[in-house]
Amino acid sequence: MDLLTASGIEAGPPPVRRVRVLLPLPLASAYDYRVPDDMDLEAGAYVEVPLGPRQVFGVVWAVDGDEAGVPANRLKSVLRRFDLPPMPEVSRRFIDWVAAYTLSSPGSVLRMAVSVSAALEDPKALLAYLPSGDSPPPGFKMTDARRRVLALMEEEGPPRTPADLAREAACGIGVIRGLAESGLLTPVALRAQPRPPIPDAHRPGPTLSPDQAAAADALRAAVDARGYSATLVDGVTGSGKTEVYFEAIAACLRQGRQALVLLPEIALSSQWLDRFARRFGVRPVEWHSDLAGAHRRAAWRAIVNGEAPVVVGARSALFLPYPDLGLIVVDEEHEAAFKQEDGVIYHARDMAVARGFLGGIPVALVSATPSLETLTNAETGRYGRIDLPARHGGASLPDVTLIDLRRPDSRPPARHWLSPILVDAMKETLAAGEQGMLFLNRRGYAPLTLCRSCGFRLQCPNCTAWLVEHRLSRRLQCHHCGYTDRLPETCPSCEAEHSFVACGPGVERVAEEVAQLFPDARVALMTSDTLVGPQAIQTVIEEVRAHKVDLLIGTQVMAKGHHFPMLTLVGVVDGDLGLGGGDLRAAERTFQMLHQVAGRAGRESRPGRVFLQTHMPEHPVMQALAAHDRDAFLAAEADQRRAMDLPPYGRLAALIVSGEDERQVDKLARDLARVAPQGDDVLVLGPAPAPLALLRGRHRRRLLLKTARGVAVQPLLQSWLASIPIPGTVRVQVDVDPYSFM
DNA sequence: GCATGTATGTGA
DNA sequence: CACATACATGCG
Repeated sequence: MDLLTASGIEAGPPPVRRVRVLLPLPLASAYDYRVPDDMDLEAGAYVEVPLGPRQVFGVVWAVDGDEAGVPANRLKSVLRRFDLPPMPEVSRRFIDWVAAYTLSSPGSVLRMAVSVSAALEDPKALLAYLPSGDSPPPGFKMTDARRRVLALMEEEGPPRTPADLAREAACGIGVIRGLAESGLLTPVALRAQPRPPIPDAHRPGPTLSPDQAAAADALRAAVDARGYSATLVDGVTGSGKTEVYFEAIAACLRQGRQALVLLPEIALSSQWLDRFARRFGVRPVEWHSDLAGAHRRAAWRAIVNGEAPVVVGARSALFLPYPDLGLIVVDEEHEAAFKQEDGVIYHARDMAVARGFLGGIPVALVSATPSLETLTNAETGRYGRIDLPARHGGASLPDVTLIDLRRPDSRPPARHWLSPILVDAMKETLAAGEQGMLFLNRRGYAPLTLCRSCGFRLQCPNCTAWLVEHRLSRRLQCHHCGYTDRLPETCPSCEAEHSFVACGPGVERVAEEVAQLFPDARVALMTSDTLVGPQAIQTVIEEVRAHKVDLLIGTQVMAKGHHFPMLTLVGVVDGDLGLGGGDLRAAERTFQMLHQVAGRAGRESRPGRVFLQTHMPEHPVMQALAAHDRDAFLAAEADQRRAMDLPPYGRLAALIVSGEDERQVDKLARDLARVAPQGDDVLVLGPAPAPLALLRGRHRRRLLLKTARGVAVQPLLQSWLASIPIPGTVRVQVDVDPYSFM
């Protein structure tokens, strides 16, 4: 019996069912849609909806729409629902949380979680063939190529795609088509993408040192606790941190849950993937921005369908809708690459901790040189801490020598960049049949080119930056916007001919000097210009390992955890490079980078030597590196930050005002400063020109909000921005917890 | 984010 | 006046 009728209530027309749908657009909130009668939707369902003249995808954010909002008669209907498991509730809460924290729209965050809309569609079945076993039809001509294909198909095996068959039989795709038309091959529909292979959590791992085993036990315990925890895994280079967190991944896999590993630059870590494969038998699913097209689609679907037990990725992998995430590892947690600087501005390490908290799962932050933030959290007990003290394999720490570039006897000759002390060390290393490495974090030939006769400096038309001469490619390049140009024959200002002089060194110039000093040495240059794609990096690495290279010269790309047994000398050409500029973390970052570079020297049984050229040998960074005293450096750095109420002892947020019209940008920035929030614990600095006052043709100003640690900056920022109209031609970006300072 | 309408400018 | 281009708006 109908309950409504029975209770005397008139059964009117059935109410319109409405849902809130979040769209991947920068809108303030979700939109309401009507649910068709024949459709069932739960929160998290992926749907397609009409939006103006377009059709866009969205995710059902709530099943009870806003009745007081758009009237029912103006609602549009959900068009269809995609055949996918709904986005889990944790993922949805995480998206809302990140949006609120970063002051961006939830739709923009959703875009990061579903960055391949094509992956929502069912994948097209792939055509594959099996042998039909039929006899050839009359008129069939047997050829060598056809025979090869048929012979190949004699072997038992799964159906194979035309492309695979053609490749294996070394024939054209037309041969396959011909055979299919003759009825000798039977077409079958194949699942378009094979499932990723399953890592084997039960494979025995490597033998761990007592320290490693203790650390692995502690991390495993965190996984088995099945609750939120954040743990710093602090271990010097070569202490075997990776093996330790692999054990935590194994524990997570044994629970049947997914594990996520965030790496700073996934594209550069094929060594990491190999290591993973050695431990678990297969490679994990990768997720990063270089992944495109079908690969990206397949990876997303595998993750969402719970078919990717382990995902390794760059920062953006954090936002993917994992159905049952059980562990997050942030490797090299101190790396600046985790900070996303445009669009939704966030720090992946911090967001990872938030994701762990919302999901009730453990997060491991791994580093040899932890960030001050993480270290402070470990010291105050907010995070757990696991120390891995020993350098695995028995190699001792390298001997670090500071070369004072101010002293006449250690200064390089004019127009040279290598101190005689370093050159002597290089001679010794080469004579001993060992390898050396020179590090300079500056691409190109020279950072600045100027006209000898009038002093004109070659500058980027779109940015406040010098154009960098690249001799290898015979071009000038802007390292900020990608502008390139030929080196002009005559000075654009005074028209003098061949008047340009290079000022200062880049790696190319150091390579030139090395070629003069050591004409017989085999030299390899390693920069992002010379190495296009991960394969190229791998090739150089192999060559160095095979000792086909005596001297390696390069930038940051070279500093990452590759280890070379015969490398015993590291020369840092300009140790002061990172210290300039108004960066809050300049000292910390320089220390981290140089520490990592120094760690390349002498890893096996050979002792390593590091020579660090600097103009400030008394600087705490240099002293800490020479004395191998990281903790003293961090303590001093912490004292300074505390004294100035800077993070992690105070909070920062930045506003970046940008636009093409400099006067308009300047005016808005000054207007914002005028209506800045006030209070005892609140201070607004600026506006000041942003570090690159002109970037990609846009003028930029920065305002900095500095508050005490306990202050919630988001509401402050929100009311601040709402208090003043912002013209459409000017953009105001909010950077909560900015990395660079002014 | 993007398609759309409206305001504004450019040239015959 | 026709047409191109800049900016503001709303999308449920």
